[in-house]
Amino acid sequence: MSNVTKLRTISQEEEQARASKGIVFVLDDDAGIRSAYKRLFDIEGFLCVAFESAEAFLLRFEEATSHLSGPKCLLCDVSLPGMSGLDLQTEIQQLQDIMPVIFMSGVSSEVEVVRAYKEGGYAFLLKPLNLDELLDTIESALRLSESRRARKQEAQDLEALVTQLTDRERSVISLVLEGLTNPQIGERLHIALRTVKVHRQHAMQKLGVTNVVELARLAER
Amino acid sequence: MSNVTKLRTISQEEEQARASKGIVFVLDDDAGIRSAYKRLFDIEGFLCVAFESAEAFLLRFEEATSHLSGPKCLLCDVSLPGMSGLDLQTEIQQLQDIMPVIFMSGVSSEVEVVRAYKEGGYAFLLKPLNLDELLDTIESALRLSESRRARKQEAQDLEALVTQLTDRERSVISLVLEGLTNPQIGERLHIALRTVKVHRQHAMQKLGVTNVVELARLAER
DNA sequence: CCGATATTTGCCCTATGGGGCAATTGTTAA
DNA sequence: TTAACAATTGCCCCATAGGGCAAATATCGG
Repeated sequence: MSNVTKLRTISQEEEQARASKGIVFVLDDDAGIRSAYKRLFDIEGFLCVAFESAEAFLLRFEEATSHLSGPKCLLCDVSLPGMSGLDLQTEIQQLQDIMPVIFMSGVSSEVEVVRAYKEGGYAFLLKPLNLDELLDTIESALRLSESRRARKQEAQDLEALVTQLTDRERSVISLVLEGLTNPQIGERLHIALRTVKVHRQHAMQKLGVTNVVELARLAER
Repeated sequence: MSNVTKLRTISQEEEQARASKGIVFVLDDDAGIRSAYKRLFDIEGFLCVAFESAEAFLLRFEEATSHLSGPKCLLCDVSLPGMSGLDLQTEIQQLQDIMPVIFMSGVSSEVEVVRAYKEGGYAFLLKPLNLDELLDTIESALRLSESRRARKQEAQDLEALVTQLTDRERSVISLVLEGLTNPQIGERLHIALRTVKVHRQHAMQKLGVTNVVELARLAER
Protein backbone atom coordinates (compact mmCIF):
# COMPACT_ATOMS: atom_id res chain seq x y z
CA MET A 1 0.00 0.00 0.00
CA SER A 2 1.22 3.44 -0.84
CA ASN A 3 2.18 5.86 1.87
CA VAL A 4 -0.25 8.23 0.33
CA THR A 5 -3.85 7.20 0.56
CA LYS A 6 -5.66 8.87 -2.25
CA LEU A 7 -8.73 8.08 -4.28
CA ARG A 8 -7.76 7.66 -7.89
CA THR A 9 -11.28 7.52 -9.11
CA ILE A 10 -12.29 11.16 -8.92
CA SER A 11 -11.85 13.46 -11.86
CA GLN A 12 -9.55 16.45 -11.85
CA GLU A 13 -12.51 18.80 -11.83
CA GLU A 14 -13.98 17.02 -8.84
CA GLU A 15 -10.59 17.10 -7.15
CA GLN A 16 -10.24 20.87 -7.56
CA ALA A 17 -13.84 21.40 -6.50
CA ARG A 18 -13.17 19.54 -3.27
CA ALA A 19 -9.88 21.35 -2.75
CA SER A 20 -11.70 24.67 -3.02
CA LYS A 21 -13.86 23.64 -0.11
CA GLY A 22 -10.84 22.52 1.85
CA ILE A 23 -7.81 20.28 1.81
CA VAL A 24 -7.45 18.22 4.96
CA PHE A 25 -4.10 16.56 5.48
CA VAL A 26 -4.38 13.58 7.79
CA LEU A 27 -1.35 12.22 9.55
CA ASP A 28 -1.73 8.96 11.43
CA ASP A 29 0.30 5.76 11.49
CA ASP A 30 -2.77 3.53 11.67
CA ALA A 31 -3.99 2.69 8.16
CA GLY A 32 -7.47 1.92 9.46
CA ILE A 33 -7.77 5.36 11.03
CA ARG A 34 -6.48 7.01 7.87
CA SER A 35 -9.08 5.35 5.69
CA ALA A 36 -11.80 6.11 8.22
CA TYR A 37 -10.96 9.83 8.11
CA LYS A 38 -10.69 9.64 4.37
CA ARG A 39 -14.23 8.31 4.10
CA LEU A 40 -15.52 10.86 6.54
CA PHE A 41 -13.99 13.85 4.80
CA ASP A 42 -15.00 12.56 1.38
CA ILE A 43 -18.56 12.52 2.59
CA GLU A 44 -18.19 16.02 3.95
CA GLY A 45 -16.94 17.23 0.59
CA PHE A 46 -13.36 17.99 1.54
CA LEU A 47 -10.29 16.76 -0.25
CA CYS A 48 -8.41 14.44 2.09
CA VAL A 49 -4.77 13.52 1.66
CA ALA A 50 -3.41 11.11 4.24
CA PHE A 51 0.13 10.23 5.27
CA GLU A 52 1.49 7.61 7.62
CA SER A 53 4.43 9.55 8.97
CA ALA A 54 5.73 13.07 9.47
CA GLU A 55 8.60 12.28 7.14
CA ALA A 56 6.24 11.19 4.38
CA PHE A 57 4.18 14.34 4.89
CA LEU A 58 7.19 16.62 4.63
CA LEU A 59 8.37 14.85 1.50
CA ARG A 60 5.12 14.76 -0.39
CA PHE A 61 2.51 17.20 0.83
CA GLU A 62 3.67 19.94 -1.51
CA GLU A 63 3.74 17.95 -4.70
CA ALA A 64 0.49 16.27 -3.72
CA THR A 65 -1.34 19.59 -3.74
CA SER A 66 0.81 21.91 -5.83
CA HIS A 67 -1.70 21.71 -8.68
CA LEU A 68 -4.60 22.49 -6.35
CA SER A 69 -5.71 25.62 -4.57
CA GLY A 70 -7.87 25.97 -1.49
CA PRO A 71 -7.74 26.39 2.28
CA LYS A 72 -5.67 23.76 4.05
CA CYS A 73 -5.32 22.29 7.49
CA LEU A 74 -3.41 19.45 9.06
CA LEU A 75 -5.02 16.89 11.33
CA CYS A 76 -2.19 15.19 13.09
CA ASP A 77 -1.66 12.53 15.67
CA VAL A 78 0.78 13.54 18.37
CA SER A 79 2.45 10.17 18.75
CA LEU A 80 3.97 8.93 15.55
CA PRO A 81 6.75 6.51 14.82
CA GLY A 82 9.84 8.49 13.86
CA MET A 83 9.31 12.25 13.94
CA SER A 84 6.52 13.13 16.36
CA GLY A 85 3.63 15.44 15.57
CA LEU A 86 5.12 18.13 17.79
CA ASP A 87 8.48 17.96 16.07
CA LEU A 88 6.73 18.20 12.74
CA GLN A 89 4.92 21.30 13.98
CA THR A 90 8.22 22.91 14.89
CA GLU A 91 9.46 22.03 11.43
CA ILE A 92 6.58 23.73 9.65
CA GLN A 93 6.28 26.62 12.13
CA GLN A 94 5.83 29.29 9.48
CA LEU A 95 3.35 27.26 7.47
CA GLN A 96 0.84 27.19 10.31
CA ASP A 97 -0.47 30.56 9.22
CA ILE A 98 -2.05 29.15 6.11
CA MET A 99 -2.23 25.57 7.31
CA PRO A 100 -3.51 25.43 10.91
CA VAL A 101 -2.49 22.31 12.79
CA ILE A 102 -5.04 20.31 14.76
CA PHE A 103 -3.60 17.72 17.09
CA MET A 104 -5.28 14.54 18.19
CA SER A 105 -4.16 12.33 20.98
CA GLY A 106 -5.39 9.80 23.43
CA VAL A 107 -2.45 9.58 25.73
CA SER A 108 -0.91 13.04 25.78
CA SER A 109 0.72 14.53 28.78
CA GLU A 110 -0.11 18.09 29.74
CA VAL A 111 3.42 19.05 28.70
CA GLU A 112 2.69 18.09 25.11
CA VAL A 113 -0.55 20.06 25.04
CA VAL A 114 1.14 23.16 26.40
CA ARG A 115 3.93 22.87 23.85
CA ALA A 116 1.50 22.39 20.99
CA TYR A 117 -0.38 25.58 21.86
CA LYS A 118 2.72 27.58 22.64
CA GLU A 119 4.11 26.75 19.22
CA GLY A 120 1.00 28.09 17.59
CA GLY A 121 -1.16 24.97 17.35
CA TYR A 122 -4.73 25.65 16.32
CA ALA A 123 -6.47 23.05 18.49
CA PHE A 124 -5.86 19.94 20.49
CA LEU A 125 -8.48 17.22 20.46
CA LEU A 126 -8.40 14.52 23.09
CA LYS A 127 -9.69 11.03 22.45
CA PRO A 128 -12.31 9.80 22.48
CA LEU A 129 -13.05 12.20 19.64
CA ASN A 130 -16.39 13.85 19.26
CA LEU A 131 -17.19 13.82 15.55
CA ASP A 132 -19.15 17.07 15.57
CA GLU A 133 -16.40 18.79 17.47
CA LEU A 134 -13.83 17.44 15.03
CA LEU A 135 -15.74 18.71 12.02
CA ASP A 136 -16.43 22.08 13.64
CA THR A 137 -12.75 22.47 14.43
CA ILE A 138 -11.71 21.55 10.92
CA GLU A 139 -14.20 23.92 9.36
CA SER A 140 -13.11 26.84 11.49
CA ALA A 141 -9.46 26.01 10.81
CA LEU A 142 -10.18 26.03 7.10
CA ARG A 143 -11.96 29.37 7.42
CA LEU A 144 -8.93 30.78 9.18
CA SER A 145 -6.66 29.36 6.50
CA GLU A 146 -8.80 30.92 3.80
CA SER A 147 -8.92 34.35 5.41
CA ARG A 148 -5.14 34.31 5.97
CA ARG A 149 -4.60 33.32 2.36
CA ALA A 150 -6.91 36.07 1.14
CA ARG A 151 -5.14 38.65 3.26
CA LYS A 152 -1.76 37.52 2.02
CA GLN A 153 -2.92 37.51 -1.58
CA GLU A 154 -4.27 41.02 -1.22
CA ALA A 155 -0.97 42.23 0.19
CA GLN A 156 0.88 40.67 -2.72
CA ASP A 157 -1.43 42.16 -5.32
CA LEU A 158 -0.96 45.54 -3.71
CA GLU A 159 2.78 45.21 -3.70
CA ALA A 160 2.70 44.23 -7.35
CA LEU A 161 0.78 47.41 -8.11
CA VAL A 162 3.14 49.61 -6.13
CA THR A 163 6.16 47.98 -7.72
CA GLN A 164 5.12 49.03 -11.19
CA LEU A 165 5.12 52.67 -10.17
CA THR A 166 8.21 54.67 -11.07
CA ASP A 167 10.24 56.25 -8.28
CA ARG A 168 8.88 59.68 -9.03
CA GLU A 169 5.33 58.43 -9.05
CA ARG A 170 5.84 56.78 -5.70
CA SER A 171 7.26 59.95 -4.14
CA VAL A 172 4.38 62.04 -5.41
CA ILE A 173 1.75 59.58 -4.23
CA SER A 174 3.38 59.30 -0.85
CA LEU A 175 3.20 63.06 -0.42
CA VAL A 176 -0.40 63.08 -1.59
CA LEU A 177 -1.10 60.58 1.18
CA GLU A 178 0.51 62.93 3.65
CA GLY A 179 -2.20 65.37 2.74
CA LEU A 180 -0.08 67.80 0.72
CA THR A 181 -1.58 69.68 -2.22
CA ASN A 182 -0.08 69.52 -5.70
CA PRO A 183 1.64 72.93 -5.42
CA GLN A 184 3.14 71.90 -2.05
CA ILE A 185 4.39 68.65 -3.54
CA GLY A 186 5.96 70.58 -6.39
CA GLU A 187 7.87 72.76 -3.96
CA ARG A 188 8.96 69.79 -1.88
CA LEU A 189 10.32 67.88 -4.87
CA HIS A 190 11.54 70.97 -6.71
CA ILE A 191 9.48 70.22 -9.77
CA ALA A 192 6.83 72.17 -11.63
CA LEU A 193 3.15 71.89 -10.81
CA ARG A 194 2.43 70.37 -14.19
CA THR A 195 4.96 67.63 -13.55
CA VAL A 196 3.36 66.76 -10.24
CA LYS A 197 0.01 66.47 -11.94
CA VAL A 198 1.39 64.15 -14.61
CA HIS A 199 3.01 61.80 -12.10
CA ARG A 200 -0.07 61.83 -9.94
CA GLN A 201 -2.27 61.06 -12.92
CA HIS A 202 -0.08 58.19 -14.11
CA ALA A 203 0.17 56.70 -10.64
CA MET A 204 -3.57 56.80 -10.02
CA GLN A 205 -4.08 55.14 -13.37
CA LYS A 206 -1.61 52.36 -12.62
CA LEU A 207 -3.14 51.79 -9.21
CA GLY A 208 -6.57 51.61 -10.72
CA VAL A 209 -8.17 54.30 -8.60
CA THR A 210 -10.17 57.29 -9.73
CA ASN A 211 -10.15 59.50 -6.66
CA VAL A 212 -8.22 60.27 -3.51
CA VAL A 213 -10.57 58.35 -1.24
CA GLU A 214 -9.89 55.07 -3.04
CA LEU A 215 -6.21 55.87 -3.00
CA ALA A 216 -6.22 56.40 0.77
CA ARG A 217 -8.12 53.15 1.26
CA LEU A 218 -5.55 51.32 -0.81
CA ALA A 219 -2.77 52.86 1.20
CA GLU A 220 -4.29 51.73 4.50
CA ARG A 221 -2.66 48.35 3.92
CA MET B 1 -5.00 38.46 57.58
CA SER B 2 -6.99 40.13 54.86
CA ASN B 3 -8.04 38.26 51.75
CA VAL B 4 -6.43 41.03 49.79
CA THR B 5 -2.70 41.24 50.08
CA LYS B 6 -1.70 44.78 49.37
CA LEU B 7 1.10 47.02 50.42
CA ARG B 8 -0.32 49.94 52.34
CA THR B 9 2.93 51.79 52.43
CA ILE B 10 3.19 53.06 48.87
CA SER B 11 1.86 56.45 47.90
CA GLN B 12 -0.99 56.97 45.50
CA GLU B 13 1.39 58.39 42.94
CA GLU B 14 3.65 55.37 43.22
CA GLU B 15 0.60 53.11 42.98
CA GLN B 16 -0.56 54.70 39.73
CA ALA B 17 2.93 54.68 38.33
CA ARG B 18 3.16 50.94 38.91
CA ALA B 19 -0.33 50.38 37.53
CA SER B 20 0.70 52.14 34.34
CA LYS B 21 3.44 49.59 33.86
CA GLY B 22 1.04 46.76 34.59
CA ILE B 23 -1.42 45.37 37.09
CA VAL B 24 -0.88 41.72 37.84
CA PHE B 25 -3.68 39.96 39.64
CA VAL B 26 -2.44 36.89 41.45
CA LEU B 27 -4.81 34.16 42.48
CA ASP B 28 -3.48 31.40 44.72
CA ASP B 29 -4.75 29.81 47.89
CA ASP B 30 -1.30 29.56 49.41
CA ALA B 31 -0.46 32.74 51.33
CA GLY B 32 3.25 32.02 51.03
CA ILE B 33 3.08 31.83 47.27
CA ARG B 34 1.01 35.01 47.16
CA SER B 35 3.54 37.00 49.10
CA ALA B 36 6.39 35.51 47.07
CA TYR B 37 4.80 36.70 43.84
CA LYS B 38 4.00 40.01 45.44
CA ARG B 39 7.65 40.58 46.28
CA LEU B 40 8.73 39.48 42.83
CA PHE B 41 6.37 41.77 40.98
CA ASP B 42 7.11 44.66 43.28
CA ILE B 43 10.74 44.34 42.35
CA GLU B 44 9.85 44.20 38.67
CA GLY B 45 7.86 47.41 39.04
CA PHE B 46 4.39 46.03 38.50
CA LEU B 47 1.41 46.59 40.74
CA CYS B 48 0.44 43.26 42.22
CA VAL B 49 -2.94 42.57 43.76
CA ALA B 50 -3.36 39.09 45.20
CA PHE B 51 -6.45 37.08 46.15
CA GLU B 52 -6.85 33.74 47.84
CA SER B 53 -9.91 32.54 45.96
CA ALA B 54 -11.84 33.00 42.74
CA GLU B 55 -14.79 34.24 44.76
CA ALA B 56 -12.69 36.90 46.47
CA PHE B 57 -11.29 37.96 43.10
CA LEU B 58 -14.73 38.34 41.54
CA LEU B 59 -15.96 40.34 44.50
CA ARG B 60 -13.07 42.74 44.83
CA PHE B 61 -10.89 43.01 41.77
CA GLU B 62 -12.93 45.83 40.29
CA GLU B 63 -13.04 48.05 43.34
CA ALA B 64 -9.39 47.30 44.02
CA THR B 65 -8.34 48.83 40.74
CA SER B 66 -11.22 51.08 39.71
CA HIS B 67 -9.17 54.15 40.61
CA LEU B 68 -6.19 52.92 38.59
CA SER B 69 -5.52 52.59 34.90
CA GLY B 70 -3.07 50.38 33.08
CA PRO B 71 -2.71 47.03 31.33
CA LYS B 72 -3.88 44.06 33.36
CA CYS B 73 -3.42 40.34 33.47
CA LEU B 74 -4.43 37.51 35.75
CA LEU B 75 -1.98 34.91 37.01
CA CYS B 76 -4.11 32.12 38.30
CA ASP B 77 -3.66 28.74 39.86
CA VAL B 78 -5.85 26.08 38.26
CA SER B 79 -6.69 24.24 41.44
CA LEU B 80 -8.37 26.41 44.00
CA PRO B 81 -10.67 25.63 46.89
CA GLY B 82 -14.21 26.52 45.87
CA MET B 83 -14.47 27.87 42.33
CA SER B 84 -11.60 26.58 40.22
CA GLY B 85 -9.42 28.67 38.01
CA LEU B 86 -11.07 27.25 34.91
CA ASP B 87 -14.55 28.05 36.19
CA LEU B 88 -13.41 31.56 36.98
CA GLN B 89 -12.13 31.88 33.42
CA THR B 90 -15.52 30.88 32.06
CA GLU B 91 -17.06 33.47 34.35
CA ILE B 92 -14.89 36.29 33.06
CA GLN B 93 -14.83 35.07 29.45
CA GLN B 94 -15.39 38.49 27.91
CA LEU B 95 -12.84 40.17 30.18
CA GLN B 96 -9.98 38.10 28.80
CA ASP B 97 -9.60 40.54 25.93
CA ILE B 98 -8.23 43.23 28.16
CA MET B 99 -7.10 40.94 30.99
CA PRO B 100 -5.33 37.90 29.57
CA VAL B 101 -5.37 34.89 31.88
CA ILE B 102 -2.20 32.94 32.59
CA PHE B 103 -2.68 29.61 34.31
CA MET B 104 -0.23 27.90 36.57
CA SER B 105 -0.44 24.34 37.68
CA GLY B 106 1.68 21.49 38.87
CA VAL B 107 -0.81 18.68 38.67
CA SER B 108 -3.03 19.48 35.72
CA SER B 109 -4.46 16.88 33.45
CA GLU B 110 -4.27 17.42 29.70
CA VAL B 111 -8.04 17.94 29.74
CA GLU B 112 -7.64 21.05 31.87
CA VAL B 113 -4.95 22.47 29.63
CA VAL B 114 -7.04 21.93 26.52
CA ARG B 115 -10.04 23.56 28.14
CA ALA B 116 -8.02 26.57 29.28
CA TYR B 117 -6.74 27.23 25.78
CA LYS B 118 -10.06 26.54 24.10
CA GLU B 119 -11.74 29.09 26.34
CA GLY B 120 -9.24 31.72 25.27
CA GLY B 121 -6.56 31.34 27.90
CA TYR B 122 -3.38 33.26 27.17
CA ALA B 123 -0.84 30.78 28.48
CA PHE B 124 -0.47 27.75 30.67
CA LEU B 125 2.64 27.40 32.79
CA LEU B 126 3.52 24.05 34.30
CA LYS B 127 5.42 23.74 37.54
CA PRO B 128 8.21 23.83 38.26
CA LEU B 129 8.00 27.42 37.02
CA ASN B 130 10.83 29.06 35.17
CA LEU B 131 11.06 32.61 36.49
CA ASP B 132 12.26 34.12 33.24
CA GLU B 133 9.52 32.39 31.32
CA LEU B 134 6.97 33.62 33.85
CA LEU B 135 8.09 37.21 33.53
CA ASP B 136 8.28 37.03 29.75
CA THR B 137 4.78 35.64 29.61
CA ILE B 138 3.43 38.32 31.92
CA GLU B 139 5.10 41.09 29.99
CA SER B 140 3.74 39.90 26.68
CA ALA B 141 0.30 39.45 28.22
CA LEU B 142 0.45 43.03 29.49
CA ARG B 143 1.50 44.26 26.08
CA LEU B 144 -1.46 42.48 24.55
CA SER B 145 -3.76 43.97 27.17
CA GLU B 146 -2.44 47.42 26.44
CA SER B 147 -2.80 47.13 22.68
CA ARG B 148 -6.34 45.81 23.04
CA ARG B 149 -7.20 48.67 25.37
CA ALA B 150 -5.74 51.20 22.98
CA ARG B 151 -7.68 49.77 20.05
CA LYS B 152 -10.89 49.81 22.05
CA GLN B 153 -10.29 53.35 23.23
CA GLU B 154 -9.66 54.52 19.70
CA ALA B 155 -12.89 52.94 18.52
CA GLN B 156 -14.78 54.70 21.29
CA ASP B 157 -13.22 58.07 20.56
CA LEU B 158 -14.14 57.66 16.93
CA GLU B 159 -17.70 56.78 17.73
CA ALA B 160 -17.95 59.81 19.99
CA LEU B 161 -16.83 62.00 17.12
CA VAL B 162 -19.27 60.48 14.67
CA THR B 163 -22.09 60.77 17.16
CA GLN B 164 -21.78 64.51 17.38
CA LEU B 165 -22.36 64.87 13.65
CA THR B 166 -25.87 65.76 12.58
CA ASP B 167 -27.78 63.37 10.32
CA ARG B 168 -27.23 65.54 7.28
CA GLU B 169 -23.54 65.85 7.96
CA ARG B 170 -23.25 62.08 8.27
CA SER B 171 -25.05 61.51 4.96
CA VAL B 172 -22.84 63.97 3.16
CA ILE B 173 -19.62 62.54 4.60
CA SER B 174 -20.69 59.02 3.82
CA LEU B 175 -21.20 59.97 0.18
CA VAL B 176 -17.87 61.76 0.14
CA LEU B 177 -16.32 58.48 1.29
CA GLU B 178 -18.02 56.72 -1.60
CA GLY B 179 -15.98 58.95 -3.84
CA LEU B 180 -18.79 61.21 -5.03
CA THR B 181 -18.08 64.86 -5.85
CA ASN B 182 -19.99 67.68 -4.21
CA PRO B 183 -22.28 68.26 -7.20
CA GLN B 184 -23.10 64.54 -7.32
CA ILE B 185 -23.87 64.52 -3.61
CA GLY B 186 -26.15 67.48 -4.08
CA GLU B 187 -28.10 65.64 -6.75
CA ARG B 188 -28.29 62.50 -4.67
CA LEU B 189 -29.64 64.29 -1.62
CA HIS B 190 -31.70 66.82 -3.59
CA ILE B 191 -29.95 69.78 -2.03
CA ALA B 192 -28.02 72.68 -3.47
CA LEU B 193 -24.27 72.55 -4.00
CA ARG B 194 -23.73 75.27 -1.43
CA THR B 195 -25.58 73.23 1.17
CA VAL B 196 -23.40 70.21 0.52
CA LYS B 197 -20.32 72.33 0.99
CA VAL B 198 -21.57 73.70 4.30
CA HIS B 199 -22.34 70.26 5.73
CA ARG B 200 -19.06 68.89 4.47
CA GLN B 201 -17.17 71.78 6.00
CA HIS B 202 -18.90 71.45 9.38
CA ALA B 203 -18.39 67.70 9.46
CA MET B 204 -14.70 67.90 8.64
CA GLN B 205 -14.33 70.50 11.37
CA LYS B 206 -16.10 68.35 13.96
CA LEU B 207 -14.03 65.33 12.98
CA GLY B 208 -10.86 67.34 13.28
CA VAL B 209 -9.56 66.65 9.79
CA THR B 210 -8.34 69.12 7.20
CA ASN B 211 -8.36 67.04 4.01
CA VAL B 212 -9.97 64.05 2.39
CA VAL B 213 -7.01 61.76 2.99
CA GLU B 214 -7.28 62.13 6.75
CA LEU B 215 -11.01 61.65 6.49
CA ALA B 216 -10.58 58.40 4.58
CA ARG B 217 -8.05 57.17 7.11
CA LEU B 218 -10.46 57.93 9.91
CA ALA B 219 -13.21 56.09 8.11
CA GLU B 220 -11.07 52.97 7.68
CA ARG B 221 -12.09 51.96 11.22
C1' DC C 1 -41.53 84.11 23.18
C1' DC C 2 -36.47 83.69 22.57
C1' DG C 3 -31.97 82.24 21.76
C1' DA C 4 -29.37 78.30 20.07
C1' DT C 5 -28.80 75.10 16.57
C1' DA C 6 -29.73 72.81 12.21
C1' DT C 7 -30.83 73.19 7.42
C1' DT C 8 -31.14 75.52 3.47
C1' DT C 9 -29.65 78.55 -0.44
C1' DG C 10 -27.60 82.31 -3.39
C1' DC C 11 -23.72 85.21 -4.87
C1' DC C 12 -19.02 85.65 -5.39
C1' DC C 13 -14.09 84.80 -5.22
C1' DT C 14 -9.82 82.10 -5.05
C1' DA C 15 -7.25 77.79 -4.94
C1' DT C 16 -6.79 73.25 -6.37
C1' DG C 17 -7.48 69.07 -9.27
C1' DG C 18 -7.65 66.93 -13.77
C1' DG C 19 -6.20 66.73 -18.11
C1' DG C 20 -5.40 67.73 -23.48
C1' DC C 21 -1.64 69.21 -26.65
C1' DA C 22 3.04 69.81 -27.57
C1' DA C 23 7.88 69.83 -26.84
C1' DT C 24 12.56 68.65 -24.78
C1' DT C 25 15.87 65.57 -22.63
C1' DG C 26 17.90 61.35 -20.98
C1' DT C 27 18.08 56.35 -20.57
C1' DT C 28 17.67 51.77 -22.12
C1' DA C 29 16.79 47.64 -24.53
C1' DA C 30 16.52 45.67 -29.18
C1' DT D 1 20.91 53.65 -34.30
C1' DT D 2 16.18 53.51 -33.16
C1' DA D 3 12.09 52.93 -30.76
C1' DA D 4 10.12 53.06 -26.20
C1' DC D 5 9.63 54.90 -21.93
C1' DA D 6 10.52 58.15 -18.02
C1' DA D 7 10.82 62.77 -16.55
C1' DT D 8 10.13 67.39 -17.31
C1' DT D 9 7.62 71.76 -18.34
C1' DG D 10 4.55 75.41 -20.43
C1' DC D 11 0.02 76.99 -22.03
C1' DC D 12 -4.68 76.69 -21.69
C1' DC D 13 -9.24 75.05 -20.27
C1' DC D 14 -12.83 73.46 -17.23
C1' DA D 15 -14.58 71.20 -13.04
C1' DT D 16 -14.36 70.93 -8.27
C1' DA D 17 -13.15 72.34 -3.45
C1' DG D 18 -13.16 75.70 0.10
C1' DG D 19 -15.09 79.31 2.14
C1' DG D 20 -16.79 84.46 3.33
C1' DC D 21 -21.16 87.09 3.69
C1' DA D 22 -25.94 87.18 4.11
C1' DA D 23 -30.47 85.48 4.74
C1' DA D 24 -34.58 82.48 5.37
C1' DT D 25 -36.90 78.63 7.77
C1' DA D 26 -37.61 75.24 11.29
C1' DT D 27 -37.17 72.93 15.65
C1' DC D 28 -36.53 72.76 20.53
C1' DG D 29 -35.64 73.65 25.33
C1' DG D 30 -36.02 77.26 28.91
